[in-house]
Amino acid sequence: MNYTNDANQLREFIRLLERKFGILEKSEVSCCGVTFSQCHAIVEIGRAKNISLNELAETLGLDNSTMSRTVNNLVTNGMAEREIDPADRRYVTIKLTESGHKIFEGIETAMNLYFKRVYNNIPDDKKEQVIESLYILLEAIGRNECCK
Amino acid sequence: MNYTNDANQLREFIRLLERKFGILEKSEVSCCGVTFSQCHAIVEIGRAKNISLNELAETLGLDNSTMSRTVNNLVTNGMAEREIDPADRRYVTIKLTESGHKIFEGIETAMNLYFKRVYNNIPDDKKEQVIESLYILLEAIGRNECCK
DNA sequence: TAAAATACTTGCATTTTGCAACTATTTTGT
DNA sequence: ACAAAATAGTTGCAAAATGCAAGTATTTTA
Repeated sequence: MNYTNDANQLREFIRLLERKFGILEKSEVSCCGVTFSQCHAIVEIGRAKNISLNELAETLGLDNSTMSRTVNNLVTNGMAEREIDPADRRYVTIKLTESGHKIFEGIETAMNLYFKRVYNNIPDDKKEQVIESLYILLEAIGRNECCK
Repeated sequence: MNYTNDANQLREFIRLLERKFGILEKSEVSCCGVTFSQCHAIVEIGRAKNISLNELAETLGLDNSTMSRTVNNLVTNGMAEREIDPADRRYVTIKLTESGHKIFEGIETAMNLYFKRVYNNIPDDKKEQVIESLYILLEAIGRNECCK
């Protein structure tokens, strides 16, 4: 087995995956009336129920300043609200408003439907293998990061 | 087997993958002295040897105008050159300069090394399965797109 | 209790992006 | 053959996304 070539194959497939999901994301955003970065933020806030700016920025891999502005847009557009954490007044707790939550649910529904479809397109006898493989891949990536 | 939950698992893993590669891309860009979009363009031009603006934009999923500007930046910085196709003067043939090619090779080397490492982190008896699974996944995604 | 650390925000500059309108060239339909 | 349609690319514009540096406010630490 030629390791280098298989590693290239890995790169190539991941490249294609990235491209597919780039396209998916674009269509996703356009259908929900929110911008790209707003969409990401809404999903993460919605998942966490409430989250600090710091954590949110960390999760999305963005600078705090960028994150702060995106949250600001959400707040301005009535999709999220900020609240100072009484336990530690440096922290801001961010959560979705009702309106924001509806958008969140819309995105979730669409995404879940999409992935359900993709999943069902995988042959039955390969479904488990694909899921397992993604997990293995994530592990392999993680192991790479920790010791570079 | 609960299909919906496994589909969610699929979504979750892909979400994590996307995040990992977002980070990878950021570090990649910062080390090569080119911007994000320039990096993408360089890689695609380098792979194709020469390519039309149209094709390049199509490949990267960008508007022609955006692509034109990015190419413009590359040309201005001496990394690429434009040439009108004599066979059909509407087309512009884009190729890397020597300087651009060096950057391309730098990116390729780094990326190949990265993926080789990741690949080698996959247990031997799972390597083949992971590659196959990615292919299956891509197929499943493709089958989804054609009929929505 | 002063200094350091932390969470967040704002000023600024840059990058990335797409739409619409434009030019230049080639293809098509009559 | 030639006017109309299609195609490839560019540019004006406006908006979104981003990070760094410098700021405020609060809490922790020494």
